[in-house]
Amino acid sequence: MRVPMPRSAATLHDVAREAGVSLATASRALNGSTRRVNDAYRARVLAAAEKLDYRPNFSAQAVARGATSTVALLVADIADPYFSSIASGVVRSAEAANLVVTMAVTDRDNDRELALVRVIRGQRPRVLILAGSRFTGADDHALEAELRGFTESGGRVVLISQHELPFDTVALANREGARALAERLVELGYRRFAAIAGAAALRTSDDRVDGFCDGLRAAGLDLPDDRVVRAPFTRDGGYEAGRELLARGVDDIELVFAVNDVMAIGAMSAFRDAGVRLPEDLAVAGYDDISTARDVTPPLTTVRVPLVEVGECAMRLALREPDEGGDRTETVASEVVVRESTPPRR
Amino acid sequence: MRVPMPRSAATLHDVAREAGVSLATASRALNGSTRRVNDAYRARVLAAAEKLDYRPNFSAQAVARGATSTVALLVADIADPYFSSIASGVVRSAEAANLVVTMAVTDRDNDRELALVRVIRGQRPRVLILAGSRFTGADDHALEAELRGFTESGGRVVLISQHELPFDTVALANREGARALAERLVELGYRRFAAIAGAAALRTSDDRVDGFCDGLRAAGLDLPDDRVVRAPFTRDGGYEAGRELLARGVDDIELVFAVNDVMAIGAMSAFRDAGVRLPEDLAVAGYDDISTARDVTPPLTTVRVPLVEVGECAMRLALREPDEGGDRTETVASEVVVRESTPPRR
DNA sequence: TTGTACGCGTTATCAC
DNA sequence: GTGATAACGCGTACAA
Repeated sequence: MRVPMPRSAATLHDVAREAGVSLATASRALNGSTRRVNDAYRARVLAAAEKLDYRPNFSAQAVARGATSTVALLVADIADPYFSSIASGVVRSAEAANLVVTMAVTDRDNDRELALVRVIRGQRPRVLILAGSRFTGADDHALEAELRGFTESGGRVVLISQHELPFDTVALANREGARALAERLVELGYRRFAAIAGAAALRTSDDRVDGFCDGLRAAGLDLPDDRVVRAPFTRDGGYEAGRELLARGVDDIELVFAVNDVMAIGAMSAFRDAGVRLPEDLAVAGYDDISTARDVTPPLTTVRVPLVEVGECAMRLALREPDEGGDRTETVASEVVVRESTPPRR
Repeated sequence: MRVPMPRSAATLHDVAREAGVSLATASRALNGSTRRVNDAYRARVLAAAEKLDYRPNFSAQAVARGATSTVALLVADIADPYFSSIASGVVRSAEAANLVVTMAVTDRDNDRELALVRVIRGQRPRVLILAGSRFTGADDHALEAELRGFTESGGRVVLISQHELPFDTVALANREGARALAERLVELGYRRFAAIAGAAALRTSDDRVDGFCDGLRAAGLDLPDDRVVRAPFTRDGGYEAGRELLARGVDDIELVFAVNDVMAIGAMSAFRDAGVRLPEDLAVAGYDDISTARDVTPPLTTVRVPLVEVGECAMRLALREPDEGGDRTETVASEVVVRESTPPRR
């Protein structure tokens, strides 16, 4: 008994020969769109494919068809629950549409992001999804040109949470959400606030801080500049900002608003490490409602952003026929979730 | 001034024509390995490519070269910090090696996993990484055959945390880690334990429970069967198991060991919701040391698994020349991390 | 319905 | 060094 030694994968050619039909017939039987092939032949081709363990070569199909079936996803940090939740939604939707998703990580570096987009264009993905907000006023021109080149050659671009670029985008209503949160906290009796924000000019961060201020202003309150601490948009950034806040003195602060949950949770750890009792000594609120928000102690008040749905929404936008009239922006609803980290005051 | 309307991307052909050289020369100048091309021509080609906004078509390159430069990553759930951390390491290493990583999600479904591997083979990835443990004794034959077919046609397979299949694997030393944890907890004065595990026959879960029992046995203690609650391998599974444990009564239990951190954290929430004080009334320990383990209250005692490194290690294994003598398994070190969730007893 | 032949964008093997 | 030209694996007019 001879053991077959298929040092390289079977091709459509092999299948056709094995089945005794032409290449074209084999192609139609296996991957053809309109099923116009004799059942007898069809069966023989399928049997041959099975026997030879044939798998269509996606690259070759892409070349022949002139189009791939991949969607490229660009995130700042896949280990961050914010992005991994979005990725989860993207992957789920993509797989449902028989699309493969490729992933790249910017590490929150604009130059790196641009370089990645340049390279990714070589993949010729059907759609390119950029998650994670960028800096306002940065040299977006280069990125925009690159993305424009991509769409002009038939690709679809979807931005998540960065409506400053002229492409389809899934917007997060950051300003409105933060405003609603502030109003709710005022209702609960809070009057004196501090905030933990990301780097200045980081769009998402700015929007959330601004929205929060809007809400306070509506109640005749405000958030002094020296009550806003800036730090990296990460858990460790939040921890660091928490310590900074403590150093500045928090005696007259009732509540700290962090512009995202990972920072809020980092800050909570800093507070706890310093012996601050939560929420008795200090209340904390975040933004995003990542899944661990309810597992910290006290459970974190936040603004719920349906992150998985955001990813799904991005795919939906990408798969829909492009409108004639320019770019569309789909805004996902957010909702204030009050938990024990912000108990009613007095 | 006429506005160019490049309805489709520029090809190497276009570049060659624009530069006034042959296709071959253009190819060599742009993507050739051995640089044996006149500098003058080279410059003209590069200029033409720049002008035409040319990007090499990866699919076409793959067909011509007979090999892609992608690595396929299969995870159970990308939103789970365990997997997203591993993914982070994989992506980082892959990008350093100029490889694109594609991602697929099994949702912890063996059939789905098999189906995905079948499809993924069509991508002809250079390497296929399977993360997430499977069930022992399951019909691994089909999967093994599929993976075997992949390696036989030149692909590399790396398994993470599932050494039951004959391929290169990154092992986690689960048994040893859990044993060390148990020993440490006994040192701290704990004597009566319960455990929260995943489904029976789930390899990682079993190994960790077994290892934990080993550690207890070494001290003359044991973990009765009725003290082991099984639930889905997720945060909600942990919450559910926590409630189940409470329903069974925890009066004579001092410490609950959950086989992973997400379950431990879910259980902690269940305990807290039921008014159980942690760690005064009950101590808890987990496994993995995901980043939120230090942010819950009390901070969670656990076994540190360098997840990002695990991903990097998988890539390293995949990129290294295959040994003659069969499969290699690289075991990553783990380390017990004692935090406040398990204070010294008495 | 089936087969032939060409094209997809790129690399690689030759001669020159 | 450079340029035709044949691959690579597949889809698809077109003709049969």
